[in-house]
Amino acid sequence: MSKLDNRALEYVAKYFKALAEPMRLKVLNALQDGEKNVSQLTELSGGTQANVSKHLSLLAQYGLVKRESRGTNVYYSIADHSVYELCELVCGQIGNRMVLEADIKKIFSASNQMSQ
Amino acid sequence: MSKLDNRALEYVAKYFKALAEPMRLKVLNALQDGEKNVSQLTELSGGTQANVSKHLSLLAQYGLVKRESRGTNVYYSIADHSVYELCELVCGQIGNRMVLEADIKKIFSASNQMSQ
DNA sequence: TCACTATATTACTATATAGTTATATAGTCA
DNA sequence: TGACTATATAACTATATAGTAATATAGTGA
Repeated sequence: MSKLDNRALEYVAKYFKALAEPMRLKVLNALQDGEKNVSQLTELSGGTQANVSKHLSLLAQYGLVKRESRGTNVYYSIADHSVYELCELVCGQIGNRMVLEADIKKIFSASNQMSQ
Repeated sequence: MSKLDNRALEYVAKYFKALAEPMRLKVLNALQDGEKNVSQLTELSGGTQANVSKHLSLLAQYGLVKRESRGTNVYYSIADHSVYELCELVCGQIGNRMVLEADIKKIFSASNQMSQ
């Protein structure tokens, strides 16, 4: 990490930003067991078609998912499975904190503060 | 990841969001070799004192750094070193792409599109 | 061709936040 | 105490983007 110049740093930040939306995580989560089309992802995520499509577009643009149209459907799949390693790491940290702090409400109130 | 409910998903997203700013990555990077006070971090990051302080506050609130005041100084240090694993993973992916796509400009133009 | 379905895009609103400037707070030392 | 230094905070502006509603685009099959 210490060898990263400003440009690379911005790139890394943007990569994290792509993962910084619950809806996109939901979509990536839904893609864990294989490709899905937009309708399926819309239903699985509980979002609207337009919104899911926009998130997919962003994920594809950023190289996190692959896009393949077949007939009238468009199938998306994970481009780089190491994205799940990232999530595992983060989930591990969150899990640790839940145990260590022994006060889950405190964690979530802190996270709420952050979002406001 | 598949076991995460919406609340946890939001929490994970916010964790990634904390890492989604170049200036915060710079600060975390500067903390890799040990604690630093705000003045040092301000100089190392090239930001303003107020801005760095704000980012530190956010990182501390989110549990990524620890805060300890000593005299008139406040020293910050990394709370959870696994944050660097995350960065390594992301940097690895970026490195891979640079090699695979063999067109770095393309990568950065894509990343610029994303930011607008 | 037309009707139908799936997906993408546009225009918009509302919200979050990065950065700045000025100021407040708090510790130290004379 | 007052002067000085370090850090935090408040108020503000500018920008980015999530979500929505409406519409456009494109493939399919009659």
